[in-house]
Amino acid sequence: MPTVKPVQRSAAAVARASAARRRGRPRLADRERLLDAAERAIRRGGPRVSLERIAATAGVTKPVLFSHVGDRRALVHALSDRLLTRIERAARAALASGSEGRAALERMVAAQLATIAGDRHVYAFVNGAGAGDTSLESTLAFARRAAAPLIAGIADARRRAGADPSPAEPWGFAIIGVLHMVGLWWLGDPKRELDPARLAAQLTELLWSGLAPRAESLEQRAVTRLAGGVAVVTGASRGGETR
Amino acid sequence: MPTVKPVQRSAAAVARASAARRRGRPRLADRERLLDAAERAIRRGGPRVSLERIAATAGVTKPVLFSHVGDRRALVHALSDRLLTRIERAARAALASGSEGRAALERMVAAQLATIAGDRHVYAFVNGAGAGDTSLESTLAFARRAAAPLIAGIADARRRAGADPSPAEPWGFAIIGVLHMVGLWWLGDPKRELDPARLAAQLTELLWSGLAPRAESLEQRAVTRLAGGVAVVTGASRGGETR
DNA sequence: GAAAATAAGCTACCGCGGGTAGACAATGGC
DNA sequence: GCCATTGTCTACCCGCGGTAGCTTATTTTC
Repeated sequence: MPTVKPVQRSAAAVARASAARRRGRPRLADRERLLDAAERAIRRGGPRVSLERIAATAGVTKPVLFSHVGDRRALVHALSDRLLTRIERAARAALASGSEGRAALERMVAAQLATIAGDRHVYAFVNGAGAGDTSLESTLAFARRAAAPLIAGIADARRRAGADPSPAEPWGFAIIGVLHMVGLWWLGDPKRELDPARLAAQLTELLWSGLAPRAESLEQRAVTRLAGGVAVVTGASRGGETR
Repeated sequence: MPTVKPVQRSAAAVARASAARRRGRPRLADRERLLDAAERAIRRGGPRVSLERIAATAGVTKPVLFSHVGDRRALVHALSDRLLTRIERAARAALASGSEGRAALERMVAAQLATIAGDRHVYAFVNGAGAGDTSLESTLAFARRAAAPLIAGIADARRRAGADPSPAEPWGFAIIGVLHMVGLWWLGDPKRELDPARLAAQLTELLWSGLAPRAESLEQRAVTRLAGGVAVVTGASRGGETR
């Protein structure tokens, strides 16, 4: 029996390919080009395109895709990277025109939502629809990277304000969760073309001011308010059919 | 060669023998029983168990599972239903001891987190890891049903308070998004055994009071605070590796 | 009481997609 | 020009979701 098992080939091949790419014929199989093609294929065919189709869109075959990009996980990771860069760029652009407090938050939220909506299929691909068996892990990995700067910023700000910085981490994930879920819902119903600016304003209101009533004199009203929500929560959860 | 059965028979057949041999009645394979078994299998084998294993755990075979429960989508839907019921029950129990305003929110959040943590695998199964090609749709479907009562409650409360009820829908999804993502993060790192009560308190703080500074005299500090976050956001998004 | 009718279940199979191995072509070195 | 190296393609494997048709056990009817 073949005890000779030259494994590690994939890893080795990948490393070698990237190194020796310019040795043989540089072909159009550049990694960036493959990723471009992958995005095109995903935009065209939805987040569930097969790797074969992605490769075909790039004009190559599956093994080439594998040797240059790697696993499907690796593809998800790479596209995550690009999408995060794009989101970050959009956020930076939205904030370029000077910002303060709440307005800055709103611009950022709007920018992220717009980016998600613009790349909805890529976003879906990166967040698990393309990952198959590891969808939640993909979502979490993406969230980790998206939340990292938020966490750092919040912790820093709280430290400077003399507050306990420990909520920073859950808060960062919470904010990403808001964007994630609302984005999902927003672009889930195609007919619902809610104004992005309006949506951003609403989310900002929640994130900035919370559910609490605005003035402390309204404390009594607050109780009523939450009590209403709670009553419904504890009521029937059997909502309408989604199909 | 005679028709020898190269089997996984031993597992399936034995299980079947114990369960189905006394099927005096064909109704033995009750739907609820199959769903119970599915949950057991998921808890045992993670959210990515195959249908074959689920069926084996139930002591039946795939076609039986199909005929009684239906598609994998249908299975996800059915388990969603059960999990939502459980979450709702936990929330109700947590609120049974009288509640007001912020405290009620905190109890609810804690209850939901606890339920998610307790059924982490089932939660993951229902939220896409088990759905394969339609993971985000599963997540959205679950969120729709989880958010429905929140949305109704918030809209009602806002209407009674004379406020615009239109943010209710995005807010409901936002809250579910917070629970979803933070829950994912929380139980994603097994070693991070952050105190659930503490986590719930932190999330409640965010949801109730928002990111805004507490007193208006701190407005200047607020600017600084968000500016810090923004600076990091617009900085490098290349966080640490997740692997 | 026996045998047909019937209903449930099981084995065996299909299609499809991710991932890989080994043959094949093209390029650079000698 | 020939060989080694390297990148690429064809053909395949495997596992899983989903289904078809035979088998078996229960029920019904004379």
